Parts: sequence; C-alpha cells; structure tokens
Amino acid sequence: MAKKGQKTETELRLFEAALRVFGDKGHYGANTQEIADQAQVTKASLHYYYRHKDDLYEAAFEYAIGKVSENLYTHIQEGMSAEETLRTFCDRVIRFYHDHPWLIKMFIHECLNGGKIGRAYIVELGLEEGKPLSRFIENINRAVERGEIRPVDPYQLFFTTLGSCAFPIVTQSLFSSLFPELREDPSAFLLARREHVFETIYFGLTPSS
Amino acid sequence: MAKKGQKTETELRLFEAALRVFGDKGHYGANTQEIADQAQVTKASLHYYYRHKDDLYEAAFEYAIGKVSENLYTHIQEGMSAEETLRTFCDRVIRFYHDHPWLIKMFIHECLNGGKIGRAYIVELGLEEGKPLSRFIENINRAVERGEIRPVDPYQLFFTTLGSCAFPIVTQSLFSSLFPELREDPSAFLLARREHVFETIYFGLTPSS
DNA sequence: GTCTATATCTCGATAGAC
DNA sequence: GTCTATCGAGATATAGAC
Repeated sequence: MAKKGQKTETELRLFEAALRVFGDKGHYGANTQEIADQAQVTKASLHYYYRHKDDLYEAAFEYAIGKVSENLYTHIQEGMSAEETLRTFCDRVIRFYHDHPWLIKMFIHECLNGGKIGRAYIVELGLEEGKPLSRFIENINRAVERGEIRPVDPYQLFFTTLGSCAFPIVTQSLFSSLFPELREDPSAFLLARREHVFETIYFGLTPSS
Repeated sequence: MAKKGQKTETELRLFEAALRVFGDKGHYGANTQEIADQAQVTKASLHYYYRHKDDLYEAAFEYAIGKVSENLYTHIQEGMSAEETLRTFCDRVIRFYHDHPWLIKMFIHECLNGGKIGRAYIVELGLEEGKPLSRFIENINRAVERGEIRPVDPYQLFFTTLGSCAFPIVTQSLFSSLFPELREDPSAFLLARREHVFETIYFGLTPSS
C-alpha cells in the first residue's frame, strides 16, 4: 500500500501526520497514538495501512529525503559559478529549513540514532553523475580549476556551508535563551543568515577582500 | 545525594554510565536498565541514588555543559585577536567533539526535544561579563572596532563557526555513506576541518585574499 | 476499511527482604 | 545500600465484529 502509486484519502492523512510527528520527535520520541490522532483515525487503522511503526517511519523518511533533494539541490544548476552555487545553496537551505524545520529535525534525529534506517534512502542524494549532490561538488571543483576560488576540498566546503545554515535552526530551542537577537525575532535572525553565511564563506572576514 | 560533594563509588559508576547512555541516545532513547547494566548495578539501586530518571538526566546534562564550557570556552582569552579567537575555537571544538562525540550528541538531542530540561543549565555559558561565551563575542566586537576584520554580527559568526565544526560530527553516521573521504578515514577528515574551517571563515574563498 | 477491545511488551518506579 | 519481585502506565500490535 505505502509503495503503490495512489494513496486513499485516509492513508494520505496518516502519511502527512507521520511526517509532522516523526519530523518533530524522531523515530523513538514519536508514538503511533499521536500520529493516529492527528490523522483522525484509530491506531488500528494506522496498522491496517502500515503494519509496523517502522514501515511508516521509512515511508516518511524516504519522502522527506525526496523533498530535501527537490528543494535544496535541484536549484543548483550545472555550470554555475562558485558564487552562484553558494548563494543559491545558502538561500534555499535557510529558507526551506526555516519554513519546514521538522525536515531537518527528522534528518538530525536519524543521524543521532545511528542512521541505521535512513542510510538506505540517503543514497538518493548521491555523488554520481546527475545526482543532486554531485552538482554542488562539480561546480566547486570547476571553480577551483579556472581560478574563481582558491583550492578547497569540496566535501569540506559542503559541510561548512550546510552546517552553517542548518545548525542554528536545529539548536534554536536552546541557544535562543542565550542570544537576544535569536530570541526576540528568530525569523529575522535566521533569514539574515542567508547573506551572512554566503559572505563569510565566500569573502571571509579580512577587510582587504 | 547527586548534589552533595562526595559520590560513593557506586554512585560514580551510575553517573558515568548515565553520561555515556544519555549522551549517545538522549533523554527518550536512553533507558534506565541500560544505564544500570553499564554501571553493574540493578535498576533498584539506580532509583535509590536518583529517584527519577529525570534527576539523573539533569545531573548528567549539567555536568556535560560544564565540561563543554571548560574545554571549549576557557581557552578563548580576553584580548585575543579575531584570528586567534577563531583558530583556538575551531581547534578546541573539533578536537573535543571528535574525542567526545557523545557530548555534542547529548546537546543536540536536548535541542530536538525542545530544550525544556537543558535550558536551565545552558545559562552557564552566558553572555554576561566573564561568562564563557562573552569572551568570544567581545573579542569579535573589538576586532571589528580596530579594523582587523570587516563589520560582522558576532552572534551570526558564532553560529557559523560552531555549526561548521559540529555539524559533520553530528551527521557523520548518515553522510559517511555518501562521502568517500569521511567514510574511509573519519578522524583524518574531521581533524583536517580545523584548518579548513578557520581558513574558509577568516580568509574566505576568493583567491585575492 | 474502520472500529472496539485486548493481548503483549517495555519501561520507570516501588515494596520489602536481607 | 543492594537485591528480587512486582506494580502500573503507556507503547506497539492484533483479533474479530461490523
């Protein structure tokens, strides 16, 4: 059922509730009762469509990775300069995770749980020709070759960029009690990061640049 | 008991086991049976020293924050240049979390759970005069004033630096199946980040700088 | 397909012997 | 202070009526 093309209306409600609840609380923190409640069905119905909790979780995680791929990586076009690539990536990551924080939370939850379930689905982001992540890596490598930017490990740069963008969204609940700007207007702070992260990474902090 | 000065040997074993298990699995993922097993006592003994699971978790989290403060922030001295501040911070964060990944995992788990319990303890990192985080912020502000670096929001820079350093350690379990360098020699990749992160943030990517 | 009712299991916490 | 035994809440999952 979960895999077949068309979902019934009930199944769709279950699936969307699962995205919200798993996204918010992760695999362990979520419970089937809450998912059933949000979908306005009973637990028995939930188990009718998805035999085990894990089946529902896997379906949700696979869908989430697809959404991430679609919203973050497809906007990085082959042949973009490093500047365009980084600008686009910062903008998409921060806007997307700002609007859908449960997606990055689901991902981080899965990381903390050892990635046992998610590992099978993350290959969709792969590095092979044409896959989403490969365009980021390729664009950086080309930019180094033609001297737009200094030599840099594109994998390291990927983590630096994604980490800079995603980390404040993940840690907001704790750091907001410490940082006045983040506490008073989280959206403004997070959206201001699009410029900050791009400029810091691309131009650095030294005034000469 | 937990708060008093001297811990008995059994209590110490329990506490250290709690650090490991909570650190690895977070508040919800951890269970008291596993902590008791690792401490080689029964659950009943665990509950003798710590009435509720939450008491043990709070003690562990408070201790963890103290460790983080002690190992990351005390090495940032008042009056350091921005260059020294960032170099020191990258070096300490990556080395420390590389050696003790459960500490950053515990922190992120708490963030994902909404920070309800940890919020009370994170104020120890505060921004007030003399508190650990204030030195980072102050050093950056001074560096801007005297023109060492261009104008930058020190709070934004804090997230950029910490996120760049911590994110790969947190997400290693999932991204290692995607990035060959990270999979084949995680330590080398993570330790190489100390230079990469500092140079990317301080000097940027543009070759002119 | 959806429900009520329930089986089964896991976990935090307690009682009481020693 | 540590143990065995057990309680009771809450979770996943199933049985069977409709």
